[in-house]
Amino acid sequence: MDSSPGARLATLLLGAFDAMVAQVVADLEERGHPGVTATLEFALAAIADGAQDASALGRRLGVSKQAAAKTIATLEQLGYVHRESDPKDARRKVLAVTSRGRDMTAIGAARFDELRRRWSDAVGPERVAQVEAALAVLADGERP
Amino acid sequence: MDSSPGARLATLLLGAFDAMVAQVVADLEERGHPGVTATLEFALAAIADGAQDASALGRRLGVSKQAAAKTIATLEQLGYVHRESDPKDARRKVLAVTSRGRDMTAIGAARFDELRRRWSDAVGPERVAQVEAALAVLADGERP
DNA sequence: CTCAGATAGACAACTAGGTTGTCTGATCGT
DNA sequence: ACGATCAGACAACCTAGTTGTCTATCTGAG
Repeated sequence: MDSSPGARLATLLLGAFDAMVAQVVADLEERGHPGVTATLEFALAAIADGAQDASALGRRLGVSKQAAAKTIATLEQLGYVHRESDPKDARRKVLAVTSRGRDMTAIGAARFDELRRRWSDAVGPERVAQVEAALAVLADGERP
Repeated sequence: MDSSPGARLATLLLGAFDAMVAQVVADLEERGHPGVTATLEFALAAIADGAQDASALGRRLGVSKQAAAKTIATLEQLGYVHRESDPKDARRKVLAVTSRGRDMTAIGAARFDELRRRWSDAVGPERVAQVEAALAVLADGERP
């Protein structure tokens, strides 16, 4: 028995996240994107969404720019992003998502959305909205 | 804009988990338990809850017994558990939570429960039950 | 116009938390 | 009584992050 309801809630949150990610990663692997991890998928989505260099990506993901640079190096090796020098700022390397990268993020987003939709079918759409609102409160983590 | 509602849900789940854990870890640090991570707290709770050796702990936490053994080594170094040979089975090293360990799990559980209670006050107790039930469905991850 | 300070990125060393594989020794079931 | 299973130790490795240091470049206030 996991006697603390609070700890049980935390376990549930992590379990739900892990279940979603595991299924998305498995689907990506089946559809021609082996070796993609949740970190890589989220990073690529952030790049596609406007994080155009390593520093910006680090800020967006809440990690150091060095960590972001490592993730970018992996994404580049796997052919998901392309880096080129910014003619307007010699310090920057501007990131561009490749067509293979767009394929990967499209599959990832579609699978995440499908999981959410199936879950919505199971628990009811009104519950989904309630859960998401309640989770936002919890994630906000207002300190005493 | 994080345009995929599914990915946004996953981010929300992880964000809620991280917010809870960060506050519990900060509280543990303030109350005389610096250096305690979420992994250590969850492992110690599982040991206290009956996972009496490394293999059992690994099974309980869903990790390899080698990973569990490393966590136990850290817990032992920090004075949270004590290992001794099982007179009935010479292969086993039986785990026992020390009094300092009991102090740590008590603080951790209290803080997790307090966070859940404050959240319950904010969103309403009936929502909490709905969210937990819905999360259990999601975490179950029924495959297509 | 200059120069101090902020910023982008590269490189290195380190940590946490996990993995797989191999090995020894102890126990259990048929 | 012996083969299969199980507990644990040890090693090598991986991912994803950290901090610190360094250089090059850009920017804004005097």
